[in-house]
Amino acid sequence: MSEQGRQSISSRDLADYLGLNSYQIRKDFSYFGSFGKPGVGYNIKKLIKRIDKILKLDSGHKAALVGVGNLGSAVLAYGGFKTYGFDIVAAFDSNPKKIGRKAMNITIEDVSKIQSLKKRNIRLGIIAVPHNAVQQTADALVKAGVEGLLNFSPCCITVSNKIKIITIDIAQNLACLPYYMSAG
Amino acid sequence: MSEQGRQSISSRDLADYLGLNSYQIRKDFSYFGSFGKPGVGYNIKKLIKRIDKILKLDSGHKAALVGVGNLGSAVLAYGGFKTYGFDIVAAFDSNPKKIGRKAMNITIEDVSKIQSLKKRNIRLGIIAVPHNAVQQTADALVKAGVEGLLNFSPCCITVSNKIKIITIDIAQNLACLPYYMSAG
DNA sequence: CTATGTGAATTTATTCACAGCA
DNA sequence: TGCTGTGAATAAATTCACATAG
Repeated sequence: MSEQGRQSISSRDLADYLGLNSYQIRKDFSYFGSFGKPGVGYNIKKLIKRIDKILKLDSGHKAALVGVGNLGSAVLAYGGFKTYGFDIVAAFDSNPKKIGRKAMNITIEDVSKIQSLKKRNIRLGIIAVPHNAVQQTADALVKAGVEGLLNFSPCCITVSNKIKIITIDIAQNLACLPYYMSAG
Repeated sequence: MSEQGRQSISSRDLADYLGLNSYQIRKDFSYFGSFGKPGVGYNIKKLIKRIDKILKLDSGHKAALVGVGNLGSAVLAYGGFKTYGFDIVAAFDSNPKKIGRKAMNITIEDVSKIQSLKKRNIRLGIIAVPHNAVQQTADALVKAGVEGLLNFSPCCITVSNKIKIITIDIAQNLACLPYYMSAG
Protein backbone atom coordinates (compact mmCIF):
# COMPACT_ATOMS: atom_id res chain seq x y z
CA MET A 1 0.00 0.00 0.00
CA SER A 2 2.87 2.29 0.81
CA GLU A 3 4.38 1.56 -2.59
CA GLN A 4 1.05 2.32 -4.22
CA GLY A 5 1.17 5.77 -2.70
CA ARG A 6 -1.56 5.29 -0.12
CA GLN A 7 -1.10 7.55 2.91
CA SER A 8 -3.13 6.10 5.73
CA ILE A 9 -5.27 3.13 6.69
CA SER A 10 -7.91 2.53 9.35
CA SER A 11 -7.93 -0.34 11.81
CA ARG A 12 -11.07 -1.59 10.05
CA ASP A 13 -9.43 -1.77 6.61
CA LEU A 14 -6.32 -3.36 8.05
CA ALA A 15 -8.46 -5.95 9.82
CA ASP A 16 -10.42 -6.80 6.66
CA TYR A 17 -7.16 -7.22 4.81
CA LEU A 18 -5.77 -9.59 7.44
CA GLY A 19 -8.96 -11.47 8.23
CA LEU A 20 -9.20 -10.09 11.77
CA ASN A 21 -11.38 -7.43 13.38
CA SER A 22 -10.69 -3.80 14.19
CA TYR A 23 -10.69 -4.34 17.97
CA GLN A 24 -7.79 -6.71 17.71
CA ILE A 25 -5.77 -4.33 15.58
CA ARG A 26 -6.28 -1.37 17.91
CA LYS A 27 -5.79 -3.37 21.10
CA ASP A 28 -2.57 -4.96 19.86
CA PHE A 29 -1.15 -1.62 18.73
CA SER A 30 -2.11 -0.07 22.07
CA TYR A 31 0.30 -2.38 23.90
CA PHE A 32 3.14 -0.56 22.15
CA GLY A 33 1.79 2.98 22.46
CA SER A 34 -0.62 5.00 20.43
CA PHE A 35 0.25 5.89 16.90
CA GLY A 36 -2.92 6.61 15.00
CA LYS A 37 -4.99 9.72 14.41
CA PRO A 38 -8.64 9.64 15.47
CA GLY A 39 -10.89 10.28 12.49
CA VAL A 40 -8.08 9.43 10.06
CA GLY A 41 -6.32 6.17 10.83
CA TYR A 42 -2.68 5.12 10.79
CA ASN A 43 -0.01 6.68 8.61
CA ILE A 44 1.23 3.72 6.62
CA LYS A 45 4.92 4.64 6.45
CA LYS A 46 5.06 5.45 10.14
CA LEU A 47 3.27 2.21 10.94
CA ILE A 48 5.78 0.15 8.98
CA LYS A 49 8.69 1.84 10.74
CA ARG A 50 7.09 1.37 14.14
CA ILE A 51 6.37 -2.33 13.59
CA ASP A 52 9.83 -2.92 12.13
CA LYS A 53 11.30 -1.44 15.28
CA ILE A 54 9.12 -3.57 17.58
CA LEU A 55 10.08 -6.72 15.68
CA LYS A 56 13.75 -5.67 15.50
CA LEU A 57 13.64 -5.56 11.74
CA ASP A 58 14.80 -1.96 11.47
CA SER A 59 18.52 -2.56 11.64
CA GLY A 60 18.93 -4.88 8.65
CA HIS A 61 20.12 -8.45 9.01
CA LYS A 62 22.67 -10.46 7.11
CA ALA A 63 21.94 -14.14 6.59
CA ALA A 64 23.86 -17.14 5.30
CA LEU A 65 22.41 -20.01 3.31
CA VAL A 66 23.77 -23.53 3.65
CA GLY A 67 22.88 -25.96 0.87
CA VAL A 68 22.45 -24.67 -2.67
CA GLY A 69 20.37 -27.50 -4.09
CA ASN A 70 16.87 -27.04 -5.46
CA LEU A 71 15.48 -25.67 -2.21
CA GLY A 72 18.48 -23.45 -1.51
CA SER A 73 18.37 -22.04 -5.04
CA ALA A 74 14.69 -21.30 -4.60
CA VAL A 75 15.42 -19.49 -1.35
CA LEU A 76 18.10 -17.37 -3.05
CA ALA A 77 15.69 -16.50 -5.86
CA TYR A 78 12.91 -15.66 -3.43
CA GLY A 79 12.20 -11.95 -3.49
CA GLY A 80 10.46 -11.58 -0.17
CA PHE A 81 13.46 -11.13 2.09
CA LYS A 82 14.05 -7.48 1.23
CA THR A 83 10.63 -6.61 2.64
CA TYR A 84 11.83 -7.48 6.11
CA GLY A 85 15.30 -6.00 5.78
CA PHE A 86 17.12 -9.27 5.21
CA ASP A 87 20.09 -9.77 2.94
CA ILE A 88 21.46 -13.18 2.10
CA VAL A 89 25.15 -12.42 1.74
CA ALA A 90 26.72 -15.87 1.83
CA ALA A 91 25.98 -19.34 0.48
CA PHE A 92 27.69 -22.63 1.27
CA ASP A 93 27.62 -26.08 -0.27
CA SER A 94 29.62 -29.28 0.07
CA ASN A 95 29.55 -30.18 -3.62
CA PRO A 96 32.95 -29.28 -5.17
CA LYS A 97 31.28 -28.70 -8.53
CA LYS A 98 29.19 -25.89 -7.08
CA ILE A 99 31.90 -24.20 -5.03
CA GLY A 100 33.17 -21.05 -6.72
CA ARG A 101 30.10 -20.75 -8.92
CA LYS A 102 27.77 -17.83 -8.58
CA ALA A 103 24.10 -18.03 -7.72
CA MET A 104 22.09 -14.82 -7.67
CA ASN A 105 25.33 -12.78 -7.43
CA ILE A 106 26.63 -14.78 -4.48
CA THR A 107 29.74 -16.91 -4.80
CA ILE A 108 29.15 -20.36 -3.34
CA GLU A 109 31.72 -21.26 -0.69
CA ASP A 110 32.84 -24.58 0.78
CA VAL A 111 30.94 -25.59 3.92
CA SER A 112 34.28 -25.84 5.72
CA LYS A 113 34.39 -22.03 5.55
CA ILE A 114 31.27 -21.61 7.69
CA GLN A 115 33.47 -20.59 10.61
CA SER A 116 34.19 -17.32 8.77
CA LEU A 117 30.64 -16.15 9.58
CA LYS A 118 31.77 -15.01 13.01
CA LYS A 119 34.18 -12.45 11.56
CA ARG A 120 31.66 -11.44 8.92
CA ASN A 121 29.14 -10.64 11.60
CA ILE A 122 26.40 -12.90 10.21
CA ARG A 123 23.98 -14.08 12.88
CA LEU A 124 21.25 -15.79 10.86
CA GLY A 125 21.51 -19.14 9.12
CA ILE A 126 19.18 -20.80 6.64
CA ILE A 127 19.56 -24.57 6.47
CA ALA A 128 18.56 -26.16 3.16
CA VAL A 129 20.68 -29.31 3.20
CA PRO A 130 19.56 -32.97 2.97
CA HIS A 131 17.95 -34.32 6.15
CA ASN A 132 20.95 -36.40 7.17
CA ALA A 133 23.22 -33.33 7.19
CA VAL A 134 20.93 -30.99 9.13
CA GLN A 135 22.29 -31.57 12.63
CA GLN A 136 25.94 -31.19 11.67
CA THR A 137 25.11 -28.06 9.69
CA ALA A 138 23.30 -26.59 12.67
CA ASP A 139 26.26 -27.42 14.91
CA ALA A 140 28.69 -25.74 12.51
CA LEU A 141 26.53 -22.61 12.26
CA VAL A 142 26.16 -22.32 16.02
CA LYS A 143 29.90 -22.79 16.44
CA ALA A 144 30.33 -19.89 14.00
CA GLY A 145 28.28 -17.63 16.25
CA VAL A 146 24.93 -17.85 14.47
CA GLU A 147 22.06 -17.25 16.91
CA GLY A 148 18.99 -17.81 14.74
CA LEU A 149 18.25 -20.73 12.42
CA LEU A 150 15.62 -21.27 9.75
CA ASN A 151 15.29 -24.98 9.06
CA PHE A 152 13.35 -26.68 6.27
CA SER A 153 13.79 -30.27 7.37
CA PRO A 154 11.05 -32.11 9.23
CA CYS A 155 13.51 -33.19 11.89
CA CYS A 156 14.36 -32.20 15.41
CA ILE A 157 17.59 -30.28 15.83
CA THR A 158 19.33 -30.28 19.19
CA VAL A 159 21.05 -26.99 19.99
CA SER A 160 21.73 -24.79 22.99
CA ASN A 161 18.56 -23.15 24.25
CA LYS A 162 20.14 -19.75 23.57
CA ILE A 163 19.74 -20.43 19.87
CA LYS A 164 16.34 -19.77 18.33
CA ILE A 165 15.21 -22.19 15.64
CA ILE A 166 12.24 -21.86 13.36
CA THR A 167 11.33 -24.95 11.40
CA ILE A 168 9.22 -24.80 8.28
CA ASP A 169 7.76 -28.25 7.74
CA ILE A 170 6.09 -28.10 4.34
CA ALA A 171 4.23 -31.37 4.80
CA GLN A 172 2.91 -30.34 8.20
CA ASN A 173 1.46 -27.21 6.64
CA LEU A 174 -0.19 -29.23 3.89
CA ALA A 175 -1.52 -31.56 6.57
CA CYS A 176 -3.71 -28.79 7.95
CA LEU A 177 -5.76 -28.54 4.79
CA PRO A 178 -7.89 -31.71 4.97
CA TYR A 179 -9.21 -30.72 8.40
CA TYR A 180 -10.32 -27.27 7.26
CA MET A 181 -11.61 -28.51 3.91
CA SER A 182 -14.04 -30.88 5.57
CA ALA A 183 -15.18 -28.20 8.01
CA GLY A 184 -16.90 -26.46 5.14
CA MET B 1 9.04 -43.60 18.03
CA SER B 2 6.63 -46.08 16.52
CA GLU B 3 9.23 -46.98 13.91
CA GLN B 4 11.79 -47.45 16.65
CA GLY B 5 9.56 -50.08 18.23
CA ARG B 6 8.47 -48.06 21.23
CA GLN B 7 5.06 -49.11 22.53
CA SER B 8 3.72 -46.29 24.66
CA ILE B 9 4.44 -42.76 25.81
CA SER B 10 3.27 -40.64 28.72
CA SER B 11 1.81 -37.15 28.45
CA ARG B 12 4.90 -35.91 30.27
CA ASP B 13 7.34 -37.37 27.74
CA LEU B 14 5.22 -36.16 24.85
CA ALA B 15 5.13 -32.68 26.35
CA ASP B 16 8.89 -32.57 26.86
CA TYR B 17 9.37 -33.64 23.27
CA LEU B 18 7.07 -30.89 21.98
CA GLY B 19 8.11 -28.15 24.38
CA LEU B 20 4.71 -28.07 26.12
CA ASN B 21 3.49 -29.36 29.47
CA SER B 22 1.62 -32.51 30.37
CA TYR B 23 -1.60 -30.68 31.31
CA GLN B 24 -1.95 -29.34 27.83
CA ILE B 25 -1.42 -32.74 26.25
CA ARG B 26 -4.01 -34.45 28.45
CA LYS B 27 -6.53 -31.62 28.25
CA ASP B 28 -6.32 -31.43 24.47
CA PHE B 29 -6.69 -35.19 24.06
CA SER B 30 -9.65 -35.16 26.46
CA TYR B 31 -11.66 -33.01 24.05
CA PHE B 32 -11.67 -35.95 21.65
CA GLY B 33 -12.28 -38.72 24.17
CA SER B 34 -10.01 -40.68 26.43
CA PHE B 35 -7.45 -42.96 24.91
CA GLY B 36 -4.70 -43.53 27.40
CA LYS B 37 -4.09 -46.03 30.19
CA PRO B 38 -3.57 -44.72 33.72
CA GLY B 39 -0.17 -45.77 35.02
CA VAL B 40 1.06 -46.56 31.52
CA GLY B 41 0.46 -43.76 29.03
CA TYR B 42 -0.72 -43.73 25.42
CA ASN B 43 -0.22 -46.57 22.96
CA ILE B 44 1.79 -44.90 20.23
CA LYS B 45 0.26 -46.68 17.23
CA LYS B 46 -3.27 -46.13 18.49
CA LEU B 47 -2.47 -42.49 19.17
CA ILE B 48 -1.22 -41.92 15.63
CA LYS B 49 -4.34 -43.53 14.18
CA ARG B 50 -6.60 -41.52 16.44
CA ILE B 51 -4.94 -38.19 15.60
CA ASP B 52 -4.86 -39.01 11.90
CA LYS B 53 -8.59 -39.58 12.06
CA ILE B 54 -9.24 -36.31 13.92
CA LEU B 55 -7.18 -34.38 11.38
CA LYS B 56 -8.73 -36.29 8.45
CA LEU B 57 -5.36 -37.69 7.46
CA ASP B 58 -6.47 -41.31 7.63
CA SER B 59 -7.94 -41.60 4.16
CA GLY B 60 -4.92 -40.66 2.07
CA HIS B 61 -4.84 -37.58 -0.13
CA LYS B 62 -3.69 -37.04 -3.66
CA ALA B 63 -2.04 -33.72 -4.46
CA ALA B 64 -0.94 -31.92 -7.61
CA LEU B 65 2.09 -29.67 -7.94
CA VAL B 66 2.10 -26.69 -10.28
CA GLY B 67 5.48 -25.26 -11.18
CA VAL B 68 8.49 -27.56 -11.41
CA GLY B 69 11.25 -25.00 -10.98
CA ASN B 70 13.73 -25.07 -8.14
CA LEU B 71 11.09 -24.83 -5.45
CA GLY B 72 8.74 -27.31 -7.12
CA SER B 73 11.56 -29.80 -7.57
CA ALA B 74 12.47 -29.43 -3.92
CA VAL B 75 8.86 -30.10 -2.96
CA LEU B 76 8.79 -33.26 -5.10
CA ALA B 77 12.02 -34.45 -3.52
CA TYR B 78 10.77 -33.70 -0.02
CA GLY B 79 10.21 -36.92 1.87
CA GLY B 80 7.88 -35.66 4.57
CA PHE B 81 4.57 -36.00 2.75
CA LYS B 82 4.22 -39.74 3.24
CA THR B 83 4.11 -39.22 7.01
CA TYR B 84 0.78 -37.49 6.69
CA GLY B 85 -0.66 -39.79 4.04
CA PHE B 86 -0.09 -37.47 1.10
CA ASP B 87 0.85 -38.53 -2.39
CA ILE B 88 1.89 -36.05 -5.06
CA VAL B 89 0.57 -37.75 -8.17
CA ALA B 90 0.69 -34.97 -10.75
CA ALA B 91 3.01 -32.13 -11.73
CA PHE B 92 2.42 -29.28 -14.17
CA ASP B 93 4.66 -26.68 -15.79
CA SER B 94 4.32 -24.12 -18.57
CA ASN B 95 7.83 -24.58 -19.93
CA PRO B 96 7.64 -26.77 -23.11
CA LYS B 97 11.14 -28.09 -22.43
CA LYS B 98 10.01 -29.60 -19.16
CA ILE B 99 6.72 -31.06 -20.34
CA GLY B 100 6.95 -34.80 -20.86
CA ARG B 101 10.04 -35.13 -18.71
CA LYS B 102 9.97 -37.09 -15.51
CA ALA B 103 10.71 -35.74 -12.06
CA MET B 104 10.66 -38.16 -9.13
CA ASN B 105 8.71 -40.69 -11.23
CA ILE B 106 6.04 -38.16 -12.20
CA THR B 107 5.61 -37.07 -15.80
CA ILE B 108 5.38 -33.29 -16.05
CA GLU B 109 2.23 -32.16 -17.84
CA ASP B 110 1.28 -28.92 -19.54
CA VAL B 111 -0.49 -26.44 -17.28
CA SER B 112 -3.36 -26.37 -19.77
CA LYS B 113 -4.17 -29.90 -18.58
CA ILE B 114 -4.93 -28.80 -15.04
CA GLN B 115 -8.63 -29.22 -15.74
CA SER B 116 -8.07 -32.99 -15.77
CA LEU B 117 -7.66 -32.93 -11.98
CA LYS B 118 -11.43 -33.03 -11.54
CA LYS B 119 -11.71 -36.45 -13.22
CA ARG B 120 -8.61 -37.68 -11.43
CA ASN B 121 -10.17 -36.84 -8.10
CA ILE B 122 -7.32 -34.65 -6.89
CA ARG B 123 -8.43 -32.06 -4.36
CA LEU B 124 -5.15 -30.57 -3.16
CA GLY B 125 -2.91 -28.21 -5.08
CA ILE B 126 0.61 -27.01 -4.36
CA ILE B 127 1.52 -23.74 -6.07
CA ALA B 128 5.23 -23.23 -6.73
CA VAL B 129 5.12 -20.87 -9.71
CA PRO B 130 6.63 -17.36 -10.06
CA HIS B 131 4.77 -14.65 -8.15
CA ASN B 132 3.17 -13.12 -11.23
CA ALA B 133 1.52 -16.43 -12.16
CA VAL B 134 0.15 -17.32 -8.73
CA GLN B 135 -3.35 -15.89 -9.08
CA GLN B 136 -4.05 -17.45 -12.48
CA THR B 137 -2.70 -20.78 -11.24
CA ALA B 138 -4.99 -20.62 -8.21
CA ASP B 139 -7.95 -19.80 -10.46
CA ALA B 140 -7.18 -22.75 -12.75
CA LEU B 141 -6.84 -25.14 -9.81
CA VAL B 142 -10.10 -24.00 -8.24
CA LYS B 143 -11.85 -24.33 -11.60
CA ALA B 144 -10.56 -27.91 -11.70
CA GLY B 145 -12.27 -28.69 -8.40
CA VAL B 146 -9.32 -28.31 -6.06
CA GLU B 147 -10.48 -27.31 -2.55
CA GLY B 148 -7.21 -26.81 -0.68
CA LEU B 149 -4.16 -24.83 -1.76
CA LEU B 150 -0.63 -24.65 -0.43
CA ASN B 151 1.01 -21.45 -1.65
CA PHE B 152 4.66 -20.43 -1.35
CA SER B 153 4.38 -16.90 -2.66
CA PRO B 154 4.25 -13.93 -0.33
CA CYS B 155 1.17 -12.60 -2.06
CA CYS B 156 -2.53 -12.48 -1.40
CA ILE B 157 -4.65 -14.81 -3.48
CA THR B 158 -8.31 -14.06 -4.03
CA VAL B 159 -10.50 -17.15 -4.15
CA SER B 160 -13.94 -18.25 -3.08
CA ASN B 161 -14.19 -18.54 0.69
CA LYS B 162 -15.04 -22.22 0.26
CA ILE B 163 -11.43 -22.81 -0.73
CA LYS B 164 -8.88 -23.15 2.04
CA ILE B 165 -5.47 -21.63 1.39
CA ILE B 166 -2.35 -22.03 3.45
CA THR B 167 0.49 -19.71 2.58
CA ILE B 168 4.06 -20.43 3.56
CA ASP B 169 5.93 -17.15 3.49
CA ILE B 170 9.56 -18.07 4.00
CA ALA B 171 10.67 -14.50 4.64
CA GLN B 172 7.93 -13.93 7.20
CA ASN B 173 9.14 -16.96 9.11
CA LEU B 174 12.71 -15.72 9.03
CA ALA B 175 11.42 -12.33 10.20
CA CYS B 176 10.39 -13.84 13.55
CA LEU B 177 13.97 -14.68 14.48
CA PRO B 178 15.41 -11.24 15.31
CA TYR B 179 12.65 -10.62 17.87
CA TYR B 180 13.26 -13.86 19.73
CA MET B 181 17.03 -13.62 19.43
CA SER B 182 17.10 -10.31 21.25
CA ALA B 183 14.76 -11.62 23.93
CA GLY B 184 17.58 -13.87 25.12
C1' DC C 1 -18.78 12.59 11.85
C1' DT C 2 -15.11 9.34 11.82
C1' DA C 3 -11.81 6.57 13.90
C1' DT C 4 -8.58 5.99 17.84
C1' DG C 5 -7.34 4.22 22.52
C1' DT C 6 -8.66 1.86 26.51
C1' DG C 7 -11.09 0.33 30.76
C1' DA C 8 -14.64 -3.26 31.60
C1' DA C 9 -17.09 -7.47 30.31
C1' DT C 10 -16.86 -11.58 28.18
C1' DT C 11 -14.96 -15.54 26.24
C1' DT C 12 -11.33 -18.74 25.65
C1' DA C 13 -7.12 -21.10 27.01
C1' DT C 14 -3.99 -22.75 30.47
C1' DT C 15 -2.81 -24.51 34.80
C1' DC C 16 -3.85 -26.78 38.93
C1' DA C 17 -5.39 -30.46 41.94
C1' DC C 18 -7.02 -34.66 42.69
C1' DA C 19 -10.24 -38.76 42.20
C1' DG C 20 -9.78 -43.11 40.08
C1' DC C 21 -7.76 -46.83 37.30
C1' DA C 22 -3.80 -50.23 35.92
C1' DT D 1 2.91 -46.19 42.73
C1' DG D 2 2.42 -43.85 38.13
C1' DC D 3 -0.30 -41.79 35.04
C1' DT D 4 -4.83 -40.58 33.04
C1' DG D 5 -8.99 -37.67 32.72
C1' DT D 6 -11.45 -33.79 34.27
C1' DG D 7 -13.85 -30.34 37.17
C1' DA D 8 -12.35 -25.98 39.35
C1' DA D 9 -9.23 -22.04 39.57
C1' DT D 10 -6.43 -19.04 37.28
C1' DA D 11 -4.62 -16.47 33.51
C1' DA D 12 -4.87 -14.62 28.96
C1' DA D 13 -7.00 -13.11 24.83
C1' DT D 14 -10.92 -11.17 22.58
C1' DT D 15 -14.80 -8.31 22.24
C1' DC D 16 -17.52 -4.55 23.61
C1' DA D 17 -18.68 0.24 24.65
C1' DC D 18 -17.64 4.69 24.90
C1' DA D 19 -14.97 8.88 26.13
C1' DT D 20 -12.05 11.58 23.40
C1' DA D 21 -9.41 13.70 19.56
C1' DG D 22 -8.94 15.26 14.58
